[in-house]
Amino acid sequence: MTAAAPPMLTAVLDVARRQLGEVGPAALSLRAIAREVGVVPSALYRYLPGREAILTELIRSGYERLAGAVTEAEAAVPRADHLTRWRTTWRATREWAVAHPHEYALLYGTPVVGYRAPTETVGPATRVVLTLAQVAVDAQIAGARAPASEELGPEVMADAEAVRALLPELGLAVEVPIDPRLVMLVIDGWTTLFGAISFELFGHYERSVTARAEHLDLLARRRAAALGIVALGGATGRDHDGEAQSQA
Amino acid sequence: MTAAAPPMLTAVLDVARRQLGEVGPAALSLRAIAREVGVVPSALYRYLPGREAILTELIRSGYERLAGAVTEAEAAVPRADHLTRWRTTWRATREWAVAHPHEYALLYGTPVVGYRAPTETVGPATRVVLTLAQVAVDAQIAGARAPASEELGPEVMADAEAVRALLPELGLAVEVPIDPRLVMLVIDGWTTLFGAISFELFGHYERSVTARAEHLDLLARRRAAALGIVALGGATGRDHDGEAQSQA
DNA sequence: CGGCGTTCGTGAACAGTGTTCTCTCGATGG
DNA sequence: CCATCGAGAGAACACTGTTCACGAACGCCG
Repeated sequence: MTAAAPPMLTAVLDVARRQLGEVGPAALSLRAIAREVGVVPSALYRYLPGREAILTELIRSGYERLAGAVTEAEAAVPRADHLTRWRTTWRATREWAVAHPHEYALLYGTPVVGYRAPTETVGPATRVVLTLAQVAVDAQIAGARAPASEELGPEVMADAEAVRALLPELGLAVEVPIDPRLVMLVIDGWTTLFGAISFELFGHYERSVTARAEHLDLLARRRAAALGIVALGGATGRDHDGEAQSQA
Repeated sequence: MTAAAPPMLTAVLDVARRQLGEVGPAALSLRAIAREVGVVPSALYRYLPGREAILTELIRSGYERLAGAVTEAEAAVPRADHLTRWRTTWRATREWAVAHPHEYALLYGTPVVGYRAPTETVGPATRVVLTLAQVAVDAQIAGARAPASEELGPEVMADAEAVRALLPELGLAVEVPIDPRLVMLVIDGWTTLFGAISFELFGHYERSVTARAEHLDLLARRRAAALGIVALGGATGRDHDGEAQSQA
């Protein structure tokens, strides 16, 4: 967003991200960053208001790096293969997290900057769930329907309506009315995805789930089934009505 | 586990837990604790090997406090009402987390002690998921069956078998052979529960889910449905889907 | 060319942290 | 009554983030 990033600032942030990957968010030291850049600590205050600003910037760019890796993987899947797009999104998210555990922890672990996400990080933060939503909407356009009928409570329904109204301005391609249940099922999947990755990286699966990739794919297929997202070509999934959707 | 806890040690830990609730895990200061106890910092090293030991002990007791609140709430529900037991476990877990956000963050946020759970904390950490498992097993004994048939991959199947073999020694009352799918569905629910709470407390629901309690109950009912846990007496609750399961 | 002003980086300082070490009390046991 | 030993004090070390005064180098403009 800055007109032209000063080379010093980019050098600082590059070093900061490297050190973040080694020591983790809590141990990230402004003085250590300054040392590696080859400058005295106070010099950094020409470019940054403080340590928190470094973390905030790492959070913002972290969301974008994650979203970049995920959308790149998802974009490589044929558009009509909604189940593979869905599962690929899950798999790519986990693979990025496993490859960058400290960066993931900075994004989805305990908040470090004032226990409130800075406003400049909310935009990039939504891109993964938007990818999930796009797949779900595309599948719905292609004829997918959530198999189970469930009723949403009034407050949850209001949330779903509010989110639905927000979707177009977030860049979601919508050509069909969106069921509020669809919104809540996508949020369900989003929650499950990051819940499972956090459990894996934070050690809670240590004595139970060891086949992490396969397990996450199991969860992905379950949430896909709830959305009515079935395998391409019809009857591979467990779905009852064998109506295969048309595709380009 | 200590024979008799020295009064000084308990005083330190009490103060530490209080300060944890105010400033959070990252800002928990050994010197501040010593100040409030009325002693010089180095005096604490008579009783503790260092700051990490305080955090480890707070983690251990935190798991027990959470499990205590949850099992107390769950124990107040009639044994045969499996759905209410299940939903109550979810609700009580969230309510404890919301009431003690910093303590929750210490347990389920970014690991602070060496990125590996100390072995003395794994016991208490399993009690919530064991409660969920007990409800699921009781429901299965009463006739509940998971509606959807899904195939588990070989590695996930091996995990499920290993966990199943571990259950009896963890104190789970099992009188019936346990389906490996049941194991993985309980882990699914466990993951969803803490994923949703972490998302709420860590700010990721900020612009989407505002009806937190109702939303968590929606997730609880979805995971219960996957386990075949239905409302007592059939058609009670908002579930009007016909075919009630038989129950003792 | 000469001075000016702005920018950038330095270095010292302050308050705070976790941890280690030495020392001195004071109570307790023989 | 004296010796022992543990509890706590206090100083010190190596860090941390942050602030501030200073000085040197640079481009700009008359």
